[in-house]
Amino acid sequence: MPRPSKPRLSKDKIHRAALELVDRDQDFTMPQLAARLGVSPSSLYHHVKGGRAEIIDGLRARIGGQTRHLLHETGASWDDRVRQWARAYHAALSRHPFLIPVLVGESVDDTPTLDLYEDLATVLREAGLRGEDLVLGLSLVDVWVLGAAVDAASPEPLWDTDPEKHPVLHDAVRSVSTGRAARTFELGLDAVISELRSVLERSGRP
Amino acid sequence: MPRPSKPRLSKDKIHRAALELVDRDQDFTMPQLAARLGVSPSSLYHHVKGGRAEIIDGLRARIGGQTRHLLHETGASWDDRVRQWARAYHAALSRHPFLIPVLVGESVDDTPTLDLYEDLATVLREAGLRGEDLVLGLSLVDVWVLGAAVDAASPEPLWDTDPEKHPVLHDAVRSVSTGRAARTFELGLDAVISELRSVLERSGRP
DNA sequence: ACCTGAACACCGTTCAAGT
DNA sequence: ACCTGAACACCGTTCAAGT
Repeated sequence: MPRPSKPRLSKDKIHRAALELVDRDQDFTMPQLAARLGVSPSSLYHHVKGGRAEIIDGLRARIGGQTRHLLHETGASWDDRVRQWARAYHAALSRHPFLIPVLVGESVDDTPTLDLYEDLATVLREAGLRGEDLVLGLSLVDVWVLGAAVDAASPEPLWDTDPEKHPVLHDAVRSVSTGRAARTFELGLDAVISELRSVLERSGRP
Repeated sequence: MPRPSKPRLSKDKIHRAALELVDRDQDFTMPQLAARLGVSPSSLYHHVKGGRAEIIDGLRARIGGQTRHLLHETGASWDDRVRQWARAYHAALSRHPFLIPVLVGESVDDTPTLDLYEDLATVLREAGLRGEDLVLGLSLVDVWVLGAAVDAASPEPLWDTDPEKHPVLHDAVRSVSTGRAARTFELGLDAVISELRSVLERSGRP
């Protein structure tokens, strides 16, 4: 087949198809992606020269962009703004839970996600955190949101227990309710906010 | 080459070689593993019939076993015991930081790791947590330890910032010191313990 | 510019054949 | 029982060839 008069592919189409595959299969491969787009695998490289790695970067950027779209900064208190930030990011990640394992372990360098972290850094700075405390605050919120997202993407039950060998754990697993991951996220978010508050107090601000 | 008089391979050798590869390359493949053991890829399947997935399971079990080996339960208070548990698991995971992305997203069913979580469940139960609160407590500690381990495995700097576009974030990144991940872990651990304490108080125990 | 098919160097896994 | 080589169905990526 020759070159079509209108391009069949675009970055946006590629990203959307990749997300659909991740949502369905927990992962995507280049041939699968090409098949879904009715195109040959090599065609993909005309639109995304960095290949698979660049596509993953694009997906991360999409999540970052969606998160910022959810963020309507009101004049609320710093802790409410941190809560909003964490919930928005968590919500955006939760729409594609299987994406998190794919994203994990790579350094962030796309503009939307960096913009997102700039937002958080600004809130924490306005709250009064500086220097190393600011970095620790960022890390604290970041680790919690990403950790909770990985947790949300994990299969339930988390633990495959035998009542004989692990009675206490087994009993706990039995009383798991729907929304466990969501409630864990909220509980930990409370914990993180409290800790930020005590860091602020320690550094001498109310 | 025929069958040797003494087996060249064993589960233990395979696991150790796989860990070495993960430590060096952040991952392992069956051919790489075979080459390192001086053997053909197909040989591996005589010792580990579940293939790559079973090897990964074995690595998780090793970490679980090592963690329990670090745990010498003293008659300390529940919060000290939770701290010990989290630090031991964190330490075991930190010895092989690149292993975490490999482990993530699979349900736990090996005995050593289940034993480990049974330990934690027992401590939390003795502290007074029951039913759903116990599950939330387990999740809280679990998410934090694994999230912090992923964080520790991430490349520094976490964010590739341009001072023009992301001034606050850039400034924060500049003041990152060595041990950032370790200090984040400790700070979050404090937060988790405090939150567990307030859950206990809410449910009516001192 | 955009798509194709062929090619390359990889994967994980199976299996008959050897001892 | 334990190791081998060949084979299968996959990967991601490159590249000359087409329009």
